[in-house]
Amino acid sequence: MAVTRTPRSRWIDEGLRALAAGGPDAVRIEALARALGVTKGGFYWHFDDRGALLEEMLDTWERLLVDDVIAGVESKGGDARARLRRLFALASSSRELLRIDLAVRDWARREPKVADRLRRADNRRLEYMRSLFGAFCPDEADVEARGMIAMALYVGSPFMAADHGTRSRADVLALAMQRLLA
Amino acid sequence: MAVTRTPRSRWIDEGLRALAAGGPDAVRIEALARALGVTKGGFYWHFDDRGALLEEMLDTWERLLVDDVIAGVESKGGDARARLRRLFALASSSRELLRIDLAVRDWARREPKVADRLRRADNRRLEYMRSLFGAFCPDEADVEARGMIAMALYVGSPFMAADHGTRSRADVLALAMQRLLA
DNA sequence: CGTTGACCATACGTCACCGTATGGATGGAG
DNA sequence: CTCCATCCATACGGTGACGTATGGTCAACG
Repeated sequence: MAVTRTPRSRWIDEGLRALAAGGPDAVRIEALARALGVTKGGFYWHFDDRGALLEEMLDTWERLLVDDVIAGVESKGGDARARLRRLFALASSSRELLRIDLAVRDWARREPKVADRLRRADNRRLEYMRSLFGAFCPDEADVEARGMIAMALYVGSPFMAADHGTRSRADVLALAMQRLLA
Repeated sequence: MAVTRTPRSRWIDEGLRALAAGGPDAVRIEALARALGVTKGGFYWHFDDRGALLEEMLDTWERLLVDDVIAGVESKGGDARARLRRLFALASSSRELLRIDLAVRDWARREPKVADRLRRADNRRLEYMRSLFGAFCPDEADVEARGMIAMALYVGSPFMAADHGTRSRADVLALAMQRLLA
């Protein structure tokens, strides 16, 4: 077995970086090759075509942004509120991961196949949040509203450009979070 | 004065349609020309280049999505809660306008000049919401949190793909809205 | 009825990208 | 030392987009 110089994973990582920075249209294999310091020669050895790379990028996205996050929250204990706080902290921890998630969301608005994947992923995330809010929220409709608000804050706030006077965005998010955990 | 067959405004409208459907990369003047049933010959009579069209599209976006919406809410009277309800209803009324707004938001994530415009627009919208929430919310921090949540719901929910069991997305949004007006 | 202003068609050169083909290079296994 | 799996460089043909150049067309105006 020869040494892998530029294995599949490096193409996928670089593809996710390009996706985060410029959306799916920015995932151009000749540009990725330049970024990796090679030519596209090797790309077509690993992947059938550009679409195959995009598919594997989505696999990686789901693993990083859903499986790993939930596992990370569950790994340490704590009650439901503590887990929710950790979920929010973890979900916003990596700027780069967040940008990937946002790019996938916008992508899903135009590509039905991506929308299907996002639906599966979001249903898993929301179901997890329901289980946490349900632990201290008796009213089922209230649980649903809180889950919706929590997710909308996570998804929506990076798409907002408003200022908040003396407060930082993080301050205001903390205020909103406080309302949700009351 | 000759009759205008395909005036500037038709290019701008078609450009906004393309933007809503596929993001700024989908605003290609040859494609717009095909959609309008002409060739790109006339485009370069109206506009210097593609960038000039994008600029004017952003002007139109701000007028439609900020000025017109606020004016529409203010035109009829009512107390602050009624206006907030009307603001939410109006902001979600047109599928097409909403899609344009979302596309601009994603665009702003990569283009600093677009981000500046979005910041101005979002500050105007949030300031307007502050004035409405402030009418029945004494605590200033609470006003800020509610404004943040309201805007995140508007911006974030179209980027979410989760299901809500027997409830529709509109049902859950109404539940969340109810919490905000309490 | 001729001119002019507003718009359109066509052809062109350039560029970036896709996917293919083909011939290396390189390092570990045997 | 040889072979083979793995990866890379290069060249190619094709496509679609940008912006330019140039010559129509057609209604309105005087």
